[in-house]
Amino acid sequence: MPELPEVETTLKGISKGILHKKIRSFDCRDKRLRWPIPADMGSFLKNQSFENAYRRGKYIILNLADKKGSVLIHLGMSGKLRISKDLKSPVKHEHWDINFNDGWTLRYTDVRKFGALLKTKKDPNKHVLIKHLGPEPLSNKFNGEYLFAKSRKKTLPIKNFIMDSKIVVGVGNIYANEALYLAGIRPTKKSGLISRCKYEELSHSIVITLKDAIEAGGTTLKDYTNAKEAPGYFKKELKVYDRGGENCLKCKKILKEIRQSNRQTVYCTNCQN
DNA sequence: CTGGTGACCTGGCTGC
DNA sequence: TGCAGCCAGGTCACCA
Repeated sequence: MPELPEVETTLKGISKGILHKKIRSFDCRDKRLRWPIPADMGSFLKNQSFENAYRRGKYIILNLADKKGSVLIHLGMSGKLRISKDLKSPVKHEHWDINFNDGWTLRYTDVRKFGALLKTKKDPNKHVLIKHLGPEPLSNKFNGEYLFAKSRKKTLPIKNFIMDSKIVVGVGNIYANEALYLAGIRPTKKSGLISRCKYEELSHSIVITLKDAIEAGGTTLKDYTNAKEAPGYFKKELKVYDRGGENCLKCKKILKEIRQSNRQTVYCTNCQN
């Protein structure tokens, strides 16, 4: 489900409802996510409050006030967060709640359980899952020159390269397909053989694709919804993803669908070289 | 180090 | 209708 734009949209949706409020309790109904939810998460959170919330890659990081530690949330493939003051009693797949003193609840739902809820007392940016992440694509550390330098002598396909979170965070399968189409680069091309000039185009394409998707509230393919349970509207903007066998919007040729690393790749054999 | 594959988990859809 | 097989927005552990 969630790539950078969906995580960003989720974060915007929950921030106001969770910050600067005393945490009354934590309810865990199933701790078996990607990693087990720590057994002492309840005591870690109780009577604390979240001072600020931000996104790093596809992680949502919530810092407790008075440097009491941080919470890391990852949505995996099917995770959803929502915030409400009148939630119904939890049903299947609604694995945990953080309850605030004012009656609002942050609830996590995740059918496939690839997501995570972790805690740390250290600087969260030094957490083992965070510290090796590459630059944010919407920061000034990310540009064509950076991608060009990182890719020298690499043989892996460009699509795998830009989906590697050590290279750049937040680019998942949908936006990798879209950005490569926009840049006119064939997803199978070896990353080490792409010119500096083409990387300049690609970095712009990634930024534009992500920004447009954030503006549209993310992409809802099947069941992504934001913190208020509304879908994202970027699906109608998708040019190639999920369109294998249909016509290229530029040249009308049939879009080719292949698999790379067991993930769907769609591209135009005419427009992408 | 690098790149490729399997694993985790559940449900929806397709086709026999 | 039943059921096997495949697919899905991620990414880590492990292997050659």
